[in-house]
Amino acid sequence: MMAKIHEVAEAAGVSISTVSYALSGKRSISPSTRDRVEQAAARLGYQPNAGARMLAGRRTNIFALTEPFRPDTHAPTHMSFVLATSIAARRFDYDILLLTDAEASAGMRRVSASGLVDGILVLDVAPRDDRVALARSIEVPTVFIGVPEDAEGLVCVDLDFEAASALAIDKLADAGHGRVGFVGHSEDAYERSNFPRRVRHGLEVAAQRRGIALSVVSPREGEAGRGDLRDGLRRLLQDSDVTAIALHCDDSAHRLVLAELAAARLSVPGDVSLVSIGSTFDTGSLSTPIDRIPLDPHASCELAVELAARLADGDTVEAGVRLLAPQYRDSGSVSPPR
Amino acid sequence: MMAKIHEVAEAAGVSISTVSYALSGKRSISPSTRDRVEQAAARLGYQPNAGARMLAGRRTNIFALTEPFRPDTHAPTHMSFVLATSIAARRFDYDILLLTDAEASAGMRRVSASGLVDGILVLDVAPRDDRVALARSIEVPTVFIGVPEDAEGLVCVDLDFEAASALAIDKLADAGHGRVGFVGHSEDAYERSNFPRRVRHGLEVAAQRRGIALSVVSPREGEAGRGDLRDGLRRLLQDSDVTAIALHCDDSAHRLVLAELAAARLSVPGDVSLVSIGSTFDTGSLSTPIDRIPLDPHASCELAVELAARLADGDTVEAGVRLLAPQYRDSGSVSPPR
DNA sequence: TTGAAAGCGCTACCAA
DNA sequence: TTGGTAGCGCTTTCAA
Repeated sequence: MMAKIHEVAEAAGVSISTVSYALSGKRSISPSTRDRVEQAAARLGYQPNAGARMLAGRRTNIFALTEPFRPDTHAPTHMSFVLATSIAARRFDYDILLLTDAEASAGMRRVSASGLVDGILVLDVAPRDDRVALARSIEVPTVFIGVPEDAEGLVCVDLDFEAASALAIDKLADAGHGRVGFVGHSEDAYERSNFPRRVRHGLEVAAQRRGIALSVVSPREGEAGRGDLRDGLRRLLQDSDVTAIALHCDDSAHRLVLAELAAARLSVPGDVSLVSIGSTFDTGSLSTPIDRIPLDPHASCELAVELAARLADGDTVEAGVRLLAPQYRDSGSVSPPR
Repeated sequence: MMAKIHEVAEAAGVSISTVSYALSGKRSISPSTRDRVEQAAARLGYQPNAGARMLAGRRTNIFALTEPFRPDTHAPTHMSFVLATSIAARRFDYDILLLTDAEASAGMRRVSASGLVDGILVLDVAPRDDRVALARSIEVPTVFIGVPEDAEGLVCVDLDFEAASALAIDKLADAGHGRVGFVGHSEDAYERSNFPRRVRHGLEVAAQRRGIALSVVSPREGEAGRGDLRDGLRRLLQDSDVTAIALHCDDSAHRLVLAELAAARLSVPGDVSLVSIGSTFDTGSLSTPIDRIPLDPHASCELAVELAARLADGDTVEAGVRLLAPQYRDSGSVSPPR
């Protein structure tokens, strides 16, 4: 361990530049030489020194991942994104440096100026995000996973939430539903975050287009929200007389909806059809499986990392928002209204 | 931006070694010189190049944080630990490199051999953890946040779960309770993880010492567990006739217990006293506040980072398990049995 | 209190 | 297809 390129060269009976090229593949090497080098490297447990590599190669093979800590962050969703990013990064031979909390912004400038990273990935994007201005001011390529209000000149990747909503409405409308409920986020969340708005807006537009009456439930956050949700659900089913419900909420709210429907002796999809929009957990393995148009961290993060890698390579990548096409996953929770 | 030490030296009218020393403080510099250097550095936005620094200084100012991804990981708890580690690391001027999933183990060897990090922090430690053997085989100092079965020669930090359990039992025994229930993890979790066992064992030992009858509920994982929990709770209250319950479970199980007690028209602490052990969320702000002996990520991570920093500095740190003393937080959920 | 200069271990250019 | 070697930008030893 901690062998140096010099020792590998000696062991293989070649020069150090040959070792470097043989291992990086940046120029053609005769098979026999490459073999000897690879064997020697493996035998010595050779791993190029990271610092030397950064200095000489002008690339660090590290991406920063900035994730501000917000009290309302949904931990499981967040973790899925971090994990997906990290796995995607490794596939491109990058490591992930974590920039959390206060460092989410300040750290961007720091790691950019010190040349610690080849690119920055921005998670948990807020409508008005400090990191937008920062991204414009630094030299390190930056990719947003999420879309801020002002995305001018930025490279962004996200699910096409509006299309996802339209897909949900179309599915329900095609099945014959005319009155649809929507269990969404809190009013606060609509102020604060970005994508809930896009879901709701997409739903409204599509409902109008399909001539569907949409009734919205926005439960408060925290404990109180559970009561709001129960009340809202009754209102949907009794007053608004909906025959289908679209959901954009966390797993516990999904469970609560299922529990309330069961308590009211309503079957899915017999009495009520259900579609979940933008969920990051598997609604297909709930006690009652629910159709979904998932928010797939894997897809977004894979694309974001690929773009960052291309930018780090010096390739030109067109600025702009890349919206990923939504996919419908059927679990049999939608049928015609009775 | 991206100014080099050479330019700072020129701007300040000194040599580059003086700039290096003035900024690092590693040798005494006349105040006037230091001022000029600092001003020049600030004006140019100078940030030492990370790669050059690693190469010349033989230290990277990076710690790796290994976190295997397990399907049963409790995301909010996990996030708290990652965040706490990251904040603590910055206080010691270290960045965090993330090693997730498959890389949690393989990455340790990689970053160690390449000299990418000065130390490794191990999260989410399993009783038989691959990373134990790895830690012994590599040269980079490693600190475990959690305690594996065989901790021989390792540096570990964790809450003293057994003492936490004893504290809970003592509190309840002192209040006069003789029959105590315990809502814990699934049997699977007791096989798989480490600290649940220590909580349960501590509880059993302390209960015996204080002459308390302990009745344990181990709900299954997932959906089914919620039914188990409800059944177990009824059993505790009716058959075992307990007057107090200790909890070691996630927030949703806490909520479920409170809901069931409310449904049974049992008041806290009037009819039933409650203590939560090893929780990482604030049980004091539940609908009914619950006394707790928390698992404080901040405390563990701060100590772990400090130890790692000392090891990275070449200081000798005695191997062994550091158990942090538990703290009792009163929210008024314990009173004498009626 | 300050400066000069020798590396740190690679990558990549220039030669052969 | 291969080798020699000039840096990359800093830290730190040795001298002054």
